[in-house]
Amino acid sequence: MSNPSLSPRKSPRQARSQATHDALLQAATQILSCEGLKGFNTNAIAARAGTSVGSLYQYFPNKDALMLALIHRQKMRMLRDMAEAIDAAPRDDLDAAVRILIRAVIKHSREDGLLASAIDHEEARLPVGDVIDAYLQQGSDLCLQFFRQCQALEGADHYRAARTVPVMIQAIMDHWTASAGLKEGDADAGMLAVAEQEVVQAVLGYLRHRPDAA
Amino acid sequence: MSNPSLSPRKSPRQARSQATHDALLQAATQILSCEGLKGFNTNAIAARAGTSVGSLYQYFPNKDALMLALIHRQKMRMLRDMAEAIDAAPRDDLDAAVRILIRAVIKHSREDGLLASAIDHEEARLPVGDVIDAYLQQGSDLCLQFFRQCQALEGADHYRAARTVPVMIQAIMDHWTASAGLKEGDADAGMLAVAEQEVVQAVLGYLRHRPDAA
Amino acid sequence: MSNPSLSPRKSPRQARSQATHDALLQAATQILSCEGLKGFNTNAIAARAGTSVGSLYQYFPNKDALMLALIHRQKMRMLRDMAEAIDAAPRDDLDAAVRILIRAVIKHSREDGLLASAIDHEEARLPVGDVIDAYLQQGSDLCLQFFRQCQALEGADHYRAARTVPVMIQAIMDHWTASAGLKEGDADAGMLAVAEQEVVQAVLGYLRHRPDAA
Amino acid sequence: MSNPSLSPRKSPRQARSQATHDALLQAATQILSCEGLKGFNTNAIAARAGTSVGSLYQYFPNKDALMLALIHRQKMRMLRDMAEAIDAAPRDDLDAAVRILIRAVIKHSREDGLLASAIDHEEARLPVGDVIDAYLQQGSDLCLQFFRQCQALEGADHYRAARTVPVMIQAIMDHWTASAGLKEGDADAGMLAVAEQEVVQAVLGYLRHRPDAA
DNA sequence: CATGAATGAGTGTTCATTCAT
DNA sequence: AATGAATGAACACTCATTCAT
Repeated sequence: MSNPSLSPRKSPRQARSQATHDALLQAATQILSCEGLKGFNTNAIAARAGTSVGSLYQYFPNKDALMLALIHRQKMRMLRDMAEAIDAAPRDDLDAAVRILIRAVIKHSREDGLLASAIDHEEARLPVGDVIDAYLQQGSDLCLQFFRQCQALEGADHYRAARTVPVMIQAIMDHWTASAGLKEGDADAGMLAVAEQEVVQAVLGYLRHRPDAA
Repeated sequence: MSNPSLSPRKSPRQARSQATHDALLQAATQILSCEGLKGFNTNAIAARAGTSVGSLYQYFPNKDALMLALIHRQKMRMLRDMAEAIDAAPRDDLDAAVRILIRAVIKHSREDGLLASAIDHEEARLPVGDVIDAYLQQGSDLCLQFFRQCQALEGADHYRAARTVPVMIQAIMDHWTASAGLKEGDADAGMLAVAEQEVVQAVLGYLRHRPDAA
Repeated sequence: MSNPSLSPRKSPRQARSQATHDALLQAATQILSCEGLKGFNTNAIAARAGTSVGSLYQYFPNKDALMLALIHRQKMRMLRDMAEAIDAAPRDDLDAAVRILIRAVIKHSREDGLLASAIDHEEARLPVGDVIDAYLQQGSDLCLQFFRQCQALEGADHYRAARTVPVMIQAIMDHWTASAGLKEGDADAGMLAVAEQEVVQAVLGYLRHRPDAA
Repeated sequence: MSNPSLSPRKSPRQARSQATHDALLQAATQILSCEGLKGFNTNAIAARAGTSVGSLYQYFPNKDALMLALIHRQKMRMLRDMAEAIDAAPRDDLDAAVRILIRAVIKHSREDGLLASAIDHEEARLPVGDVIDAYLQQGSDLCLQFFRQCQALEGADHYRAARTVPVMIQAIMDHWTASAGLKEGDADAGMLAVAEQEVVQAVLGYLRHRPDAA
């Protein structure tokens, strides 16, 4: 699965190289956000990054590799922010802790739906299921750590919860923030508060729920 | 928003026409499932549907209109299946009722992730936010009806719950069924049972959870 | 040159047939006037004529044949109007006679430039130079008759004049009426008067001019 | 009217670019001459120019822009040749001066009718009436200058004459050279002499004619 | 005869990728 | 290394023509 043609062409050592590399990824992200996959073409990306197509192909062997690098960057940022939030979360207040976690996730959520859905789709299309799984596993591990330090989930299945909870957070946030985006008259802030409240309710409900009698 | 260039070109009255129309939508769905947006081109769709490009353009004014018709069909099927499930659900057993609802959703869930993510992305890209909102509202209305007949949600905010619950169901199902898809050795059946259990726990937990002291 | 594939497919005897035939030619003329050669396609023509493409192909073996029929009709109308004007023209007042001739030409001039230029171009493109020449000859013959009855051109070369004069009339009218069309604020009537005056001056000047000393 | 989608995409600075640009315009002109608007397609043009379609679209944003550039080039050449002829024309011999002017016009006349009529039609179809008017005005200005230096037109309306005369020249030349083209057996030279003679007669007649009594 | 759905070659345009400079 | 002109396969869409009904 680790197709060699999808790995970055060179590891940029010099600052100048690194800058171009970053500019390309940022430009790609911006275009994906504004225009979606339809506007995502190498010429446009290079132009927006202030370089040339030729340079783009110095850093990425092809378009898919660029896409993957972009996905990687997004995932890494997400994991980093999650880890920071978990570090910063209070040990004794699950409600507050969940809220902090949520605020970390929100930065990467479908606040801009074109980017998120594009990444989703490309993840599914490209032959990199195992890489994506690894990100998922890292998120799940972070979540486990979170549960442990909050003493949540006394009797429950940690493994499952560590998968289900991030998914819930992401999905509910996506839904409510997308709604916020549509009705621009509404105070986004108000909608965000609702979103947060719903997520807290869902997560805490899930964690604390004991099935009826089963 | 009701852009005329996106509405179907002619409403097929005769059986033959209807058949071609359906074949095109089905072919489009298949291609999206197998190859994603990258393989989604009008020539391929027509070929797979067993017709010609010309015919495709007799039924749809352009590619986006075809995409929209496809989205419409998926949404409608989903709503129809949800409605049927709600009708069939027992009135006095929330747990069982939720399971029936879930099994309706599962048919349309990310059992095939390329199709679902493609639809997500195109929904976001096309200028049809209001149409999508209408589908969402119908789903939400169905959900409200479900709560009412199960006497769930005594004191909670019906409006919010009717939005959040379908999102939760969909997302959790997507995640666990996608995992099932990846590790094909695993018994899909087992994974589905896990998925179902997780969703039940999440939904019931969300509905029954009373915030700590607030 | 009289390519059989360009001659009309059947001579419509019945009234109904004749009506459809005419409707098609009229629709074709209208489309050529409004949209030029770019909008000139068989489907659009049939639709505007209120019939089906199938019927169009009953009357004309192909698109070029339709175009030729259209050209033929325009030429015939022009010749008929010229002949009528010449009949009606006074025998003893060249100036007045020329004005009457002009008013006949004007009905077919580039008052609508898209039609005229389209016909020009198709005349040149299609392998029907001899047919076009025949029309030209008929126009020229009419012109000769005109000169004879007005006793213009005592000593001049009748043959040449009968060619040159219609061309002059057509071209000058086209130019000034096109100008009128552009500046819509101007009274078209005023511009038409200018056009007429210019043509009279040109024609009479040409007819009466005796080269310096050669 | 200065529709940005019709203006050239980049102004070629380097010699290589300029060469390609010119080759494209020349190829387009040739195709228009040989096959008319029907054969005027971007792939054929690029092929004949010895480049690729992609390159064509680097220089022209679309087909219409290429057409316009071609029109522009033809008009400019015509104006340049007219200006040169006027400079070279004798000041004291109107007959000779007119002949020189004619020989300038002849190079651009309907020596090849498909090109000329195609340009006519596209001028009328494209939304560039004001640009075309500007060319017309420049031609008219040149003509005025011609009249002035030849002391023609003592009492007449300069403005009108400066419009009518070029039109007459062009039209009469077109007619007679087209005739020459058709009957290829005839000595073209002979026909050209006739054409020239007719134009001289028409122009001088027009300029010198004094209406009967008005 | 009339209809209009069906066909598919053809056309305008884009864009990933290469390579001479 | 960086550039951006060049390439041409691929794609969206059109339209002349046919033919089953």
